[in-house]
Amino acid sequence: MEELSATIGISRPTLSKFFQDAESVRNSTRERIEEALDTVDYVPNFFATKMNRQSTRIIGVIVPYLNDLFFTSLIQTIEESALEQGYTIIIQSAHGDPELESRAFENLKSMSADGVIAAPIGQSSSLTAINRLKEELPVVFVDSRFSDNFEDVDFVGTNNQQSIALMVGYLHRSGGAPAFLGMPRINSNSLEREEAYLTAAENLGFKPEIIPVANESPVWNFEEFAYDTMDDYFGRGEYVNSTILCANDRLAIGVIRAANRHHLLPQRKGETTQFRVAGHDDHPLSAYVHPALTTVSRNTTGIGEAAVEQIIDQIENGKRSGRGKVRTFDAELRLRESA
Amino acid sequence: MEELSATIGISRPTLSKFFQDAESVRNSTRERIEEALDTVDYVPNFFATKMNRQSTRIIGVIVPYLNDLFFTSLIQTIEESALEQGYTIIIQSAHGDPELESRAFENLKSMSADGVIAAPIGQSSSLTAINRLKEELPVVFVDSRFSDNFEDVDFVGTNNQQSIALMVGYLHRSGGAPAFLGMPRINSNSLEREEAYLTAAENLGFKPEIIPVANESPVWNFEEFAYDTMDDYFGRGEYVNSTILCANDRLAIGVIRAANRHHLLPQRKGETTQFRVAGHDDHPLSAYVHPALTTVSRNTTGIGEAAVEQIIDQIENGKRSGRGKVRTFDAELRLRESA
DNA sequence: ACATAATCTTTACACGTGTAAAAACGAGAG
DNA sequence: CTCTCGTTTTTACACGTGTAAAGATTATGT
Repeated sequence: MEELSATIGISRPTLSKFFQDAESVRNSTRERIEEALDTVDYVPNFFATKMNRQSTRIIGVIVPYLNDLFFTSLIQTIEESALEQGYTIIIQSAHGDPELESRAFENLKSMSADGVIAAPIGQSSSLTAINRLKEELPVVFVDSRFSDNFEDVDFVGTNNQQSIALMVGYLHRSGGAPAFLGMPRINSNSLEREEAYLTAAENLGFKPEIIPVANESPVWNFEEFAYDTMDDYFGRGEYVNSTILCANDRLAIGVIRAANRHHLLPQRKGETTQFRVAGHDDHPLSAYVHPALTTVSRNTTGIGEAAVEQIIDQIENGKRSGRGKVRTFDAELRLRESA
Repeated sequence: MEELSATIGISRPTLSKFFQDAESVRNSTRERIEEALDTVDYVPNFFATKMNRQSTRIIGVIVPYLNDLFFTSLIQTIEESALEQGYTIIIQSAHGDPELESRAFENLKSMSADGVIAAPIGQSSSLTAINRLKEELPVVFVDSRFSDNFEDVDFVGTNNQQSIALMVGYLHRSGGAPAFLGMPRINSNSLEREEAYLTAAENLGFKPEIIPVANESPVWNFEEFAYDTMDDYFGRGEYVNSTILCANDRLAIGVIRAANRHHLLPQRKGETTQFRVAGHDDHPLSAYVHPALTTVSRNTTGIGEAAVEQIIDQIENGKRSGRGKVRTFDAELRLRESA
């Protein structure tokens, strides 16, 4: 930068000002700088610029897993919104490991990120790390949150009560009350959706039926888990005439696979069967399985944008004390073929 | 760090040494430091550590899109390998936009990354940016590469000749010569696989048939593209008795959807139809569509690890001049139900 | 206890940029 | 032409850590 300013014939501080806000220098000067930049291809050192600054304009994004299209779409909208506001995002994946999640938090702290948007894994092992972090910098939970202990942290996610009630209502009036297939205890959504299902059953006056699953250690391969579980049941003739509501689409895709193997689903036009499946999330591929999955779509865009909004609000206006702000987004029915 | 060293009662340089290599300080000293770290929760500033260093031990990873499970699995293995070797990775997604891809390269340069592993979009607009970058720091292309101009850059990817020949061979001997559905011109794989198909057809002595597609601007929504294309053909009674080999699984998933809509696929056990589909890549969900997709599995793990190996080799041993090293990995048949 | 090697301390400078304060400069108004 | 105000330059210090050199201290082997 020293050299560059010399060759242009201006001072380094002026050039520095230019890079922070091109409008802040005189027109004639700006033109000279831009002209020079065409020839030399110089970019300010990222680290050096963040060094001596109160704000790095970096937002950390932590997801439990990258191999899930929901998280990747979320990241995408987060990145777009953040970019618009002049923030850079740093993506950290925990690879499903609470240990790595803690490290991700440490990393972001060491980069003096202005704030962190995190979709927590939700296991106690990383709880202390998050607890420490949230005291030092703004944190917003997205998609899922810890059930307790974190009521002072902002949260943005899906209105599971609404989305599940919507789906249960539809299933109930269109063909029969659904049973519920949950996911292995991984995060708060799992629990919330189960509870929402129970509430909906009570409101509609049917007897809820939660499908018992092996309570294994958390499994991120939802499709396989659901396939194995239901293949087992179907093989014993159980649930073969049921309507099954799954806690998410990836489970539903596994269930459909198992159901196809046992010929429980309508195979040709006009044919109907009693067995039905519904999902939750509107996974990008759920329209492409056969039969196409009936599900509810979460407002990924809304969630991502709101998360950015919240974190920037905290960054720029300081963190309010007391209870965190909770914003949930309603889901919409996507009626397709499976139910 | 100054304060911390003072409270521990050692000098700052010693503490600095500890953080770079805990083994490099005396045992007794190390214990004192570790003891102190339990209480104060200090992490060295990431930027400051990278500032005055010849090597940042950062590897940049650029992907065209995050919303694709192939890229996310690739990132995952890359991150794991890199971590093992003590490198940090910075993920940059181009969101399918050559403009953003160029910016990603600039970002990584400004972070003085030691090297970059890139899955290029492959459009000319970002060509100049890459050309500039590759002169300044080590670059390895992964998954796809530019057809020309970049023969001096290392490449790690799939052996498309082998994988396509393998699949075409199987399809040819098991039921009939396949037609080929390519993807909208997006990267080199598209072209290479088409060529491999033509070669295989010649070797086996059948007349190749490439399904004409609307040559739209690049489309990343492969499923939709394939569905629309084939739904159209099937509606007109074309290709309804064919075997279709798709350039990737996501296309195949779209084709299966269209085929199901037109009842071209075996619906129940024992039933057979002439129509068959095969894919390429072994997408995580390809075992869950119905019928389960016959495909070839790319060695994602091998590719990711090799890419890291190559970039680290360049970083540590300097870049060799002349032609870049090309490493391709063979694929394996995954016979399922669709063909 | 001695020599020697390993480790540590001290001191000083470096990395590339942001930023504050004061002085110098430029353009436009009267 | 002079005054004024906005812009730029100069100068100096700051950010938090790496690192080199020289000297002081501590461990290791005999």
